[in-house]
Amino acid sequence: MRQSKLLSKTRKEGPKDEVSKNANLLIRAGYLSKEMAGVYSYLPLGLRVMNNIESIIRDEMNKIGGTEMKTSIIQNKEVWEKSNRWDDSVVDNWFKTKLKNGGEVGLSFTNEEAYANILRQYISSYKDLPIYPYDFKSIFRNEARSKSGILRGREFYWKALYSFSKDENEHNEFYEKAKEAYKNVFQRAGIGDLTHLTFASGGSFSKFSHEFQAITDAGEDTIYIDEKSGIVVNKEVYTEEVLKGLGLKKEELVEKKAIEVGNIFSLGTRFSEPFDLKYKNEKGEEKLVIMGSYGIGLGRLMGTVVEILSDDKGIVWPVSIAPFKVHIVEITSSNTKVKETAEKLYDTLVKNGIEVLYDDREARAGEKFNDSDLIGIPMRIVVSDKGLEKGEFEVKLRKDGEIFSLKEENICDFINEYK
RNA sequence: CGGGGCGUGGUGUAACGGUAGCAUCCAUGCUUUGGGAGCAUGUAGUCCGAGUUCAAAUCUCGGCGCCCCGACCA
Repeated sequence: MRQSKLLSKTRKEGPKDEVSKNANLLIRAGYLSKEMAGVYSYLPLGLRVMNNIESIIRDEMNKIGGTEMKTSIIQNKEVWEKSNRWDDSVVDNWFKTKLKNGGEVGLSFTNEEAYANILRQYISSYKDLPIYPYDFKSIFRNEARSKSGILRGREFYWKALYSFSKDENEHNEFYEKAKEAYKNVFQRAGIGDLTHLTFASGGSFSKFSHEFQAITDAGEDTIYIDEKSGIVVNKEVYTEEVLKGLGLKKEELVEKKAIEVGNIFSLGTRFSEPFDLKYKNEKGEEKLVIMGSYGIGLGRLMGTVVEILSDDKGIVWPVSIAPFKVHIVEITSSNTKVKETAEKLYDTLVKNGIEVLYDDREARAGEKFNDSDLIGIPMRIVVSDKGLEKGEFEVKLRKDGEIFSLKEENICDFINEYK
């Protein structure tokens, strides 16, 4: 991609209406455009990061047997009345609207009802189970107060998977697999070392749910870590009884702020009951399906990575989700050879399947370097008079500033080996 | 939803009730060209609506919007 055609522009100063680091940097670097409080549009750079995150999650969900589909955003009132979650006194952050003919509809704020309702048509025998449908979709929540940039928006993009199992054992087996898949997602997204499986409140059908909490001061949640055992509990279940049950001692716990980047929980028959979601077992007996729910907010994950991995110059993307792997920065020169060389390098990288952003703009070196640092692409290759004289390309890593001088014939291998 | 702060060119900021200024961005020209260059010229602004006043960016009231703390987060 040529930077001149990217539809993106950096700013010297952050927007005054954003305090959070994630939104501030993402807007300044040209990833996002703010629509209103809690509502953001994703510019080409931002979309590329989201797509990369989506690919990682899709891969991990497919590995544990997930089957991707897409549920509608517009939701039927009658369906939600079955589970008693339509009324505003029960769920106060609905976005609701009216049809021309007078009917009332809501915009999805979660997916349990949609899935339970659909699956009822497709589950009738034990042979139909277990099944693990999921989707990526936009979710709408009419938050009284959106905050922290893209960490808590009124519209956000998430992945939600629901498990439909024959019994508790089958459910628990999958639940454990989902934990591993989630760990893989956060590891691959670059925040694995700081993200902890955390005990959290489980609602009415299980003692606990599990959250994946990424440690950062920008977090809204408070968690307590037992460094010996690796057990982590959310403040919401930080009680004498729970600590005792988990074998934890209060004085050994460390308090941290963290962002909830994922949440998995057992639903039992909370939804299969009202939707009459049953199957016949081998003996012909009718049984209720056991459900589980597994969510990840993609925008929140993106924002969390920015909060954790940025430095004073800008964003530092991990290779796995960076919008591009390589940033070619051509230092504008009167020597036409520089442009020719940069163009040729760009073609070579594109032909080799390397995701590359080429700064082909006419601008001064300082401006281009600063933009490059701000945007945060993992590898930068500078093409300039200076480099031409040496017959080598200068490759600089965004992460630690390490510099390599490489001959043209070695450059693709070097890039491909960098993870 | 309770509390606090704030709305001025695209962006960031000034202006005692009395000529809306600076920087940046953008456009044009010349000079520059490895860490946000210099000079010149130009375009562009007081959130909306009432009120007070000879006069309102400034004071009053209402509305809308934004940020932060708290509550909430299925």
